[in-house]
Amino acid sequence: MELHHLRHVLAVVDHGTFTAAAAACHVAQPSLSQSVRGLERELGAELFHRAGRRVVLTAAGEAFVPAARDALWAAEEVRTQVAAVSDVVAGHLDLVALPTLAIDPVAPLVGAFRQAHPGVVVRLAHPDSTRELVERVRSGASELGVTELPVAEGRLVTVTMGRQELVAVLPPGGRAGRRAGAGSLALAALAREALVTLPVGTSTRDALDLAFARAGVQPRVAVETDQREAIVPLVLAGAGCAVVPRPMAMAASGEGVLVRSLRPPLWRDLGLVRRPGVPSPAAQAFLAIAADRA
Amino acid sequence: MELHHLRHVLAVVDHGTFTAAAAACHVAQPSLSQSVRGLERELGAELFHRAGRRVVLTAAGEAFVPAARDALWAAEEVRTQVAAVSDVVAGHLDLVALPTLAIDPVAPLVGAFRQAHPGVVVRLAHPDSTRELVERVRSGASELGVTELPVAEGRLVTVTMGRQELVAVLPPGGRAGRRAGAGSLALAALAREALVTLPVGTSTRDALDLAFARAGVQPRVAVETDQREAIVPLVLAGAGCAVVPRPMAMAASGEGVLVRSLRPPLWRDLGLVRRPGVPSPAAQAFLAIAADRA
DNA sequence: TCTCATCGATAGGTGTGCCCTATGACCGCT
DNA sequence: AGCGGTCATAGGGCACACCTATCGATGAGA
Repeated sequence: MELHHLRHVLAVVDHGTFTAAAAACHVAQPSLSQSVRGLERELGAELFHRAGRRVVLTAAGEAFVPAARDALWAAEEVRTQVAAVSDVVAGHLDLVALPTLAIDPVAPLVGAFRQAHPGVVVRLAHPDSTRELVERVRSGASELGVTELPVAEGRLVTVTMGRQELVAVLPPGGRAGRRAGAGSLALAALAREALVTLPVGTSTRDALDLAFARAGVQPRVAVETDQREAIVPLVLAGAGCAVVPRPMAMAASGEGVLVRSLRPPLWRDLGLVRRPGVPSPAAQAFLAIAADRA
Repeated sequence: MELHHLRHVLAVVDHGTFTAAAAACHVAQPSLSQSVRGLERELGAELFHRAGRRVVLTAAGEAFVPAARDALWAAEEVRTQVAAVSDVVAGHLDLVALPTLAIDPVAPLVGAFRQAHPGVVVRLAHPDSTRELVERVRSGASELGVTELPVAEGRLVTVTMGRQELVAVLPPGGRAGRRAGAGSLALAALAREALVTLPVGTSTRDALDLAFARAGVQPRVAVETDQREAIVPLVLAGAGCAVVPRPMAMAASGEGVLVRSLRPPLWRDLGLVRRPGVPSPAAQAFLAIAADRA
C-alpha cells in the first residue's frame, strides 16, 4: 500500500468515475483501474461495486475512505512540519558556545534571533573545552559554534565575528587598583597579584597563560575554579584579581569591582564555526544576524 | 512522497545507521541512501547530518519523525478499518426487501444476523416495487434483495428461501367470515367481498390479481392504498377484506381480524437476489443465516 | 602514527513494474 | 437499434528502483 493508491481511490470517490479520476490524477484510465484493483487485492476486499456505468462504494470502501483521508492528511502534515522548519517558523537551532562567550556576543545574538523567529527554539550547549565544541559541531550535534579563533579543525567553515578584549577585574581598595589608577594595568603588575582563574584547558585561561609567557612573567594563581559564576564574587571578597571578557567585566562593575585594561591589551578573535555545506534555514538566519552585528 | 520513503527514514532513525536500516527494510544500503536522498530533495530539506560514521537528525528531521510515524500509523489504520469490515465486526450490510416481507422473513433474519455480528449496521431499504428492488441490487446500492421469485433479471443470482402463503383477513362478524366458518375461503367468495388492497404494481397485488384471473372471477376493489399500515385497521373498521402474507395476518389476528386460507391456496416463492461474484463477508454471513433457516 | 574495519556515497548495469495506447465488452440513453 | 461512454484487458515500452562493485572517509586499535 502506497500513498498513490489512496489518492487514486479517493479520486474515484470524489469524481464518481474511474475516467474522471484518472484525468484528475494525470494518469491514463487503465493505469488507475490497475492501481485500484491491485490495492483491492492487497487489502483482500473490493472497495467498489462495478455496476456498469457507475461505481458504488462497498461497505469496505465506506470504511476505507475516511481512514485514507486521514492518512493522506497525515502525510501532508509531514510536509507542513518540515516546511515550517525550513521557513524558520518552527523547529530548533542547536548552538554551542564557549561559556565565557555566553554573555557576549551570544546572548544578544540569540535575543535578536528569537525576536525574528519566535517559533524556533534555540538550544545552547555549553562545552567544557574548545575541543568538545569543535567535536559537537563536526558531528552535527550542534549546527553552529561560537568560539575563539582560530580553531584547530580545517574541515569546518569559520566566520569571523570581530574581537573581544580581556580585561582585569580588581577588588575595590586593593593594591593593584591603587597602582593602576584609572588607566591600564601592566601584565607584570598583574602577575604580582593573586589570581582567580579558570582551570588550564579553558580558552580564557590558555589565552591568559600565553600572554603572561610572552611578557616573560609567571602568574600567581590563588584560586582555580571551573565555576564561572564564582569568579566575580571571589574578586569582590578579596580572594584575588581575575581576567575576564570586557562585557562580563562591565556587568560586574555595577557590583563594585574595578575594571582595568591590560598593558599590552589582551584581545582574542571570536567567530562562528559550522560544517561545510548549506546550513539549515535557521542557521542561515542566525548567521545573517551575526553578520549584521559585526 | 510515498509511504516507503517514510518507512526508510524511520528505519534509519530507529537503527542508527543506513546500513542497519537497509537490512531491516530488506533493501541494499545504496538503495536506501538514494531513497532518503530523493525524499530530502523533494522536501527541500536535509533530514540527517551525515557526520562520517554516524548520522544525526537535523532540526527538519526532528520535525519529520513524529509526523511520519503518525502518517504510517494512519495508513495502517486504513488496513485495520477494511479488515474490520472483512471480518464482519464493523461496517454495514445493505439490504432491500419488499415491504410485505419486512415482517417475515426479513425481521427474524436481521435479528439473527445482528446477534451474530453486533458491530455491523444493517441498512434496510424499502423499494416501491420489485423493479426498484432489482435495480438497487443490480446497481450495488443494496447488496442483497429479499423478494418474490422469480425476478425478471437474469443477470442476478437467485437463492430460494421457501414459500409464503397469502391468506385472507376478514372483519369479525362479516358475511365472509360466517360463510367460511373455520375452514378456507374460496377465491370466488372473496371476489364478492369488498377488497382493501395495495395499488397495481406491488407484488402482493399482482399475485392476487393473477389468482383471481385464473379462477375466472373479477375482484371488487373497495379501497386501494399504498399505506400498508392502514390495511389491518381498514379491515377491522369494516371497510372490506384483504389478502396479506400469513405471518402478517397472524400478527393482526390478535387485534381481532379473522384469518382464513384461500381455496385454492395462494402461495408465493420467496428468495434472495444478489449480484454475481463473491459477496462481501457480511453478505456471506447473512446468506448463511438465511440458508440455515430454510 | 599506521593500519584496518566499517560506514555512507557513487557508478554502472539490470530487471521489475508501472504507465501508456489500443481494443474489447458492456451499459444506458436516445 | 445505434451510439456515446465507461471500465476491463492485452501488450509494448520506458522509467525507476534496485543491486553489485567500488571509492572515500572516518574512527578505533595496535
